[in-house]
Amino acid sequence: MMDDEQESLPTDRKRGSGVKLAYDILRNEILDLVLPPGTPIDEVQLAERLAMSRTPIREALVRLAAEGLVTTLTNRSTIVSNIDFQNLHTFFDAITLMYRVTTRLAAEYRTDGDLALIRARQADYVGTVRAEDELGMIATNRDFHIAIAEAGRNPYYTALFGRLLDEGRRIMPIYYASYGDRLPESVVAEHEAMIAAIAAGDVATADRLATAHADRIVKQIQTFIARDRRQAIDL
Amino acid sequence: MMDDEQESLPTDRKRGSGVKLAYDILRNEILDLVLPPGTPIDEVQLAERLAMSRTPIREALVRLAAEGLVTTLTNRSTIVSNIDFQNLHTFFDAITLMYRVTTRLAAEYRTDGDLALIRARQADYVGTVRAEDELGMIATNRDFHIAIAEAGRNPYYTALFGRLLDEGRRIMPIYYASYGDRLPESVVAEHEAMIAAIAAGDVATADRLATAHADRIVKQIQTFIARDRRQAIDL
DNA sequence: TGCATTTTATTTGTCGACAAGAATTTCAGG
DNA sequence: CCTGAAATTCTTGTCGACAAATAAAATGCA
Repeated sequence: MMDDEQESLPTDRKRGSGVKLAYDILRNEILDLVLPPGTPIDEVQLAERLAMSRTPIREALVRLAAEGLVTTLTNRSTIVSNIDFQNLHTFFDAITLMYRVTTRLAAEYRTDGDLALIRARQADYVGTVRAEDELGMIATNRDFHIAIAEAGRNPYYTALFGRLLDEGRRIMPIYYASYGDRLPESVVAEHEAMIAAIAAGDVATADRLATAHADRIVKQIQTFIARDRRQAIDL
Repeated sequence: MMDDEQESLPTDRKRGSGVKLAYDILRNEILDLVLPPGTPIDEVQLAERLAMSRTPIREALVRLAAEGLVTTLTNRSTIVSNIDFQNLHTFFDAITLMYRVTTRLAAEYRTDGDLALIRARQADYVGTVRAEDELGMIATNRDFHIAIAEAGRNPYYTALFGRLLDEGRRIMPIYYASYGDRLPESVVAEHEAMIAAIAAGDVATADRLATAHADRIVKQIQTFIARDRRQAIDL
């Protein structure tokens, strides 16, 4: 079913590229909800779709499982991991903390090169906002905050933050829907303020802005979830 | 070379146990420094040592690579990841933060069952301290703090904390050596104080104790590293 | 003898195949 | 028509083998 897509499958791949290809494709399809949570992943089907053996697909699945994006049921199918809406607050708690510490550290350790990269990422974000490209916004927003995190130079925070932002990609569609498909121009201004604080090396202000930024996003999502739940009950 | 070890290799394994076996063995050997950083890992050698095919070993290596314990050089050997002594402060920064947030959350959300488990882990830790079992101390200390983290009920923090404590297992031998092989009885008292704060639900005290706990460990390691570095220069 | 190049050898990445375990279907009995 | 057991299909976990890429050794040349 629905196998008439043109993947532009390059019949001859370089030696070590198989796993990366499978990993990237699967990862993007999971994060963009092309593969919704709970979807079973058939190895042989994927193998013939990507025109490769089951081995590299298996390796990609192991990596995705290590990141928590898929869940491996032993001797049974591996499925796309579910979003735990019950314990979503733990996600909000963690991502808020990462917003804070990465922005703080960026204000402390950023170089001029870091600043240039952050500003470039912000420009990309503004571009996608202007174009009203929702998926692009999510991606460029992620890149913006990862650029800040890398300026902070703590790979542990950067890695966790990256995974949390990726996990957020599966929730963000809800977030943007909560604006009624109107895109948040205020985020652009908040980003600009964060850049200014980082450039000035003002750790306290950077922390405060990051906290507010995270709080606003979290509250927005939470209100939508509450609204959605009530609708479900009202039925 | 040195292949005359008795591993008690069970000639017949259950179906899905191969990867887990290889993963656990490799992981422990890496964390206990039986395989020092930089050691190349030969897949075929490991395969015949564990009496299995290369496939499950490969899968275990991918998992370890995802955790950062091994580094895969494409088309070349995968080696045990190096400890980056240059940027060790990022490790200290992150683990201090995790000490704090997990202990805070435990004070907030712990149940009576969590408390019982934490106290049991502390008893285990005391036992290894009394026995002067260094490797046991490191393991039971890890379990103690992970029990606290799980009482805090944030899987993101628990996962990162676990990985940081594991990474610490490769640095802790330095830490204990800095006492001149005398074991720190004071840690036991600090643990008891943390348990009391968690039991009382006193978030502020829990935070303060965790911070002090982390700071003391970090400072101890840092002084030893500085001393060691000076020795190297003095030669 | 020292350096560059070819040849050999080692190790990884990928493949197809086979068997074990689980899910599904078939079939018998009530 | 329904229920439960046996058989079948399907999917995964593991294996041995082969080819590409790299490292090591050998050879030729100055």
